[in-house]
Amino acid sequence: MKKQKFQAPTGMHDILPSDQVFYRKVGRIAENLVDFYGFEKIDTPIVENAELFEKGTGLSTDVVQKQMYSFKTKGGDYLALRPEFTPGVVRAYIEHGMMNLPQPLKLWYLGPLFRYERPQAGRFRQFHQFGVEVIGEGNPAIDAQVIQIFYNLLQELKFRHLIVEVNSIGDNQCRPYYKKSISSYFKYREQQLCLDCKRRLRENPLRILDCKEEKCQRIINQAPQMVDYLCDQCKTHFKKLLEVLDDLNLPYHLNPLLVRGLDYYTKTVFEIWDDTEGGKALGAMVGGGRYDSLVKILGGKDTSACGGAAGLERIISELKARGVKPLEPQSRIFVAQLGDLAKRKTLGLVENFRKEGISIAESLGKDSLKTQLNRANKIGAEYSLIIGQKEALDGTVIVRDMHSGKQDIVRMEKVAKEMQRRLKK
RNA sequence: GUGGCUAUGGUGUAAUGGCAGCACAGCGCCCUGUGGAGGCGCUAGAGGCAGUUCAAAUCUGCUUAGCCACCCCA
Repeated sequence: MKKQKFQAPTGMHDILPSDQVFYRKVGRIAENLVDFYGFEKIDTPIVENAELFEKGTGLSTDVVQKQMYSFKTKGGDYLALRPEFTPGVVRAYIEHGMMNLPQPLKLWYLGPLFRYERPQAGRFRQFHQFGVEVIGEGNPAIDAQVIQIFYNLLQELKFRHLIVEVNSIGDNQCRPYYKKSISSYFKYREQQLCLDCKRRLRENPLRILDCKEEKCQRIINQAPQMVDYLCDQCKTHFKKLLEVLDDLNLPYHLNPLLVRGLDYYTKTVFEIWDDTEGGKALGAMVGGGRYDSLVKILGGKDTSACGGAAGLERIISELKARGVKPLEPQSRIFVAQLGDLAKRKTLGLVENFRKEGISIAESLGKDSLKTQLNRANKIGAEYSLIIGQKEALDGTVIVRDMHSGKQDIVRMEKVAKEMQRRLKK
């Protein structure tokens, strides 16, 4: 009888210590940015009422129809693992009466999401997003700031081939006209479309626009464009957004074919991706847009809002492809001990260092000095403190410079201060 | 949901039906209180289930998982 081997579920991964450094690096930069721009953090449950996404994200979207982990609880509640953040954040906004706080409300989040789909490059069943939502403000300057935040994030991560694509997909006033127009345009040419697009024509004609098939491309290029159908309000909004982006010197590309897969987007939509071989295959690292009707759809007042989210796994996979290796936080000092008395003294010494704010590594389980110094060497410590039987009795410590091999004897109570002095040099 | 490729110690790999080998990592020793080199040793492996065969890591089937692509998306 062979022992059963457990493994992580399909498309879900352990994030091992060697990968944590990447998540922490991205997370740290993201956190500094949102702090600067005055965003406040929100955490929402990983599980929500499934109807929240059916109504919010949209019943017709693939994310809800095909990719949502939904289930009934013992009590009969119909719940779902969140496939995206926005509906949960908006739910919290409404539930806690945040419309009574000074508007707009600027919120950010970072956490896991779940989508049931076949895993491949940059796509997992459990993945992580960092995102922001600005609720209660319709000014296009907000859209620009949201884009700017993600652009800055990727800039600080040293991405140098970023493509920011923006488009406007109109609102409930003007989009229906455009939809109608484009439907009849494609219907007239249905025979020339690929199989998928024939299906899209019935389900969501807008999605034909980002088909990659060459024969479809030719037809798409001649298709009517949303820009020409925008109502005055949407047109003005879009124009102002582009003006602000120009003022910010934020390089962007107009992509009239950019449409997104979630139902609630209105007006502005954007994506950011890395213009490299692997970056294209991976898809967008960041996506987002304006969703002026979502708050109302979910039972709140008519409220404008705008947001975006970055996929951590995609960003990290790009960082790795470029050979970036964040430095792991490491101790510059190692303490080695010999014998029981020394071991006891060592524990106290470690505490002294903690109070001085100096990180210190030890290897209390090991006995041979050789092994311990070996370890000190492996972790790249600059100094080793050695406490043996003799030193423990004398109340002293041997300070060994790991580069020169030079050793000094220092009083135990003074060693923390002494090391602080040496590390500053 | 559909298709292609893949599966050997912890990691990376070798062996074209005939003794599963190497490197790295880990642990120990050479060296009882002084690291980086070296030597020696130890630990640890065929995703799973069937089949073909005297003999299977190797061939076949199924299954599972991973990767990649489609769909869709971060």
